[in-house]
Amino acid sequence: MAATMKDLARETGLGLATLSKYFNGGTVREKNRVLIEAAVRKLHYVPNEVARSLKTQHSRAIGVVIPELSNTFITSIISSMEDVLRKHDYAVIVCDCRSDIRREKEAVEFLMHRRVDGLINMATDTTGAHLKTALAAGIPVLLIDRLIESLRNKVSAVIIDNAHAAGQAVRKLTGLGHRRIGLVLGSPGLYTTDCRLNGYLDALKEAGIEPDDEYIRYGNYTMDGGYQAVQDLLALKRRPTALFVTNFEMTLGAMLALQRGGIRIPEDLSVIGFDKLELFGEIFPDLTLIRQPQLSIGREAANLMLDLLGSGGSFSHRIVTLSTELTEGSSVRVLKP
Amino acid sequence: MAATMKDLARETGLGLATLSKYFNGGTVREKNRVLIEAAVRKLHYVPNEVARSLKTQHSRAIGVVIPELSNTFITSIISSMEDVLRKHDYAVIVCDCRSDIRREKEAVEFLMHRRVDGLINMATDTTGAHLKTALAAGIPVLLIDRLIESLRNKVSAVIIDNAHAAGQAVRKLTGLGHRRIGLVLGSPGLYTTDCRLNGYLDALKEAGIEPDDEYIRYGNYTMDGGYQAVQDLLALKRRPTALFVTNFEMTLGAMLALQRGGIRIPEDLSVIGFDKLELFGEIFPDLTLIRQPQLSIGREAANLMLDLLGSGGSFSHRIVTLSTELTEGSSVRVLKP
DNA sequence: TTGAAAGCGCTAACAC
DNA sequence: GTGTTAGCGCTTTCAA
Repeated sequence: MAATMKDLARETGLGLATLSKYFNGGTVREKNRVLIEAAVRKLHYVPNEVARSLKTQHSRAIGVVIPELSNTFITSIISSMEDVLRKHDYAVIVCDCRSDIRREKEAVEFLMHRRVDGLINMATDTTGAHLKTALAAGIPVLLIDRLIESLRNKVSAVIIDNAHAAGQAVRKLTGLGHRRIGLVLGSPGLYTTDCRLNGYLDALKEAGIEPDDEYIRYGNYTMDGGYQAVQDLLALKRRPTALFVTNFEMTLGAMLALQRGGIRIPEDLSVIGFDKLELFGEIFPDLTLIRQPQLSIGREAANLMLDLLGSGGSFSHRIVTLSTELTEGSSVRVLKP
Repeated sequence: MAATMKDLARETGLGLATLSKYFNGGTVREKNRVLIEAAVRKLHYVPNEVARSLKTQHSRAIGVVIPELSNTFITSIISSMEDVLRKHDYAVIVCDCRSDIRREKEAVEFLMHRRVDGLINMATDTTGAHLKTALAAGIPVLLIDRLIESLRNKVSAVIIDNAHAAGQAVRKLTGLGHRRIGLVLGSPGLYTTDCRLNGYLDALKEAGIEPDDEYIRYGNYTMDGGYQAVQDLLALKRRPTALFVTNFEMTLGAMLALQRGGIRIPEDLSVIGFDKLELFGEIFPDLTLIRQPQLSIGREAANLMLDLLGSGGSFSHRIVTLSTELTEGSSVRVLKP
């Protein structure tokens, strides 16, 4: 059906090696170049990456396994990652495992069958058991957003300094005199949830504040969860005077709940949200935020992967920790007693 | 490095044909089955899909080209699509073209090099020029969400009845006596935008209402855009008495703007939103909505693709139109003069 | 049921 | 700079 290099060889009278060289950026006599290009057009030749992969033992495909696709934090990472990988001619095969450990393992197996050259994973299984085959095969494995401690020197990772991020926010609030600080976290047990909680607790301790479980809520990283968590916090007899919400979707939900409850910001409550300032531009123009460098996470991950891939199998793993930024807005203020 | 079938053959003393048959579900003598399975475990054999693809001329990969990844409508479609495709052992290669025509074409070329068996596209280029190579190669092409009229009998498609959807909403409102109905659309020129506008206009005409351009706004399908559009509508000297917003993100933005503006729903304004009821569950419990069957779109698309793939090249294209649903809430009411 | 052998489309020695 | 050739790891006739 489709034309092959053999067809080109027949058409041009050249040998396969010449053609191969041409397609791989080698030098070819000018008149042959013209000849080849004419033949390519005439026969609608399209190089066959599958054959190339078999021969070179590189699929030029990267497997990406994520817990879900309907989360803006994840999709913006994937998007920027895919962008740089595709520029380097790597295909990105995305597998959404719906935060299901079994599916996650299946996804890894599936990708290994396809001989992906590398694996990027935002892990659901905190034990890392699902990565065994990939590790055994010797391909570079790169974790994003969530570290798996037991795999520290076997994989690379691109993460943010979660404890520091939470600390930044909470210190900002304690610095303004707040002592009852509500915290809305993701799901219990997740790496980022735990780290952010620790950052919160540390910052409270620094300020000599006894943590109160009532003020620590889990919103599952969803808008609905954030809304609910804030509703609950508002229902407390001793409401918090400040609030820190730890992802974008929950911040949205929280803002809705606060608006709904007629809470004035920052008069009644100081608020620090999370991520995606650009979307808030018009809507909450002055929200104080902790921002993760989402695009950088994707780019870093992609570049790190390309690096590992380029090192010819002799890669040494790296953990890249990106720092977050506190964007000052006007949604926090000094606690008036 | 990795074990091959040859290694298995040596280990078991069997021929390649026997092994191949075993792996492809053929019948093998019981004692050979045991032998093979032992060898597989011993050598950590993993089938090589790349080699299989080269031989069978099927990559078992589907290319998916979308305008952006950070849109919940798109990701929920992809997610359900990927789910069924992977169950059938198809890999999904996602290419985000950022609503850029050039990138879209590049993505198609890229996927053709990888010899994807089929192409699923939420098109940015309304001319369909980017699909030429895929069409020429004879692989099934499936459009989702957006039709390209000039390609009607060359491709399949899974879309929703956009005009009907908008009509449903607007007729609901006119039926309650509303005559000044605000409409928040996506970006001008998009297939869905145009169709929904037509549905709106038709429904107005039916009700004998002269459309007024002031009430027709473009919110770019983003939360921010929806927020801005509603701000503008509220600023009109003759405000609309009802509002129809045509996607999820814009509905969110709209609700924020309305809440912010102190607009009571439905007392001051009747509102019909779009999509994702589940997320609104807690937050806007009673919003009247037009809902697209997002999961079905993904599933239908995947199944239709599998069908086309299974037909051995002799496929006939189909346009599947799914219908939307009007979910009654309490955000609309009879217009009190 | 099983084995031998050819070949999918490409790359990379190697020889010219 | 170019041509010849031998595989990459599988599937699939064809014979046994």
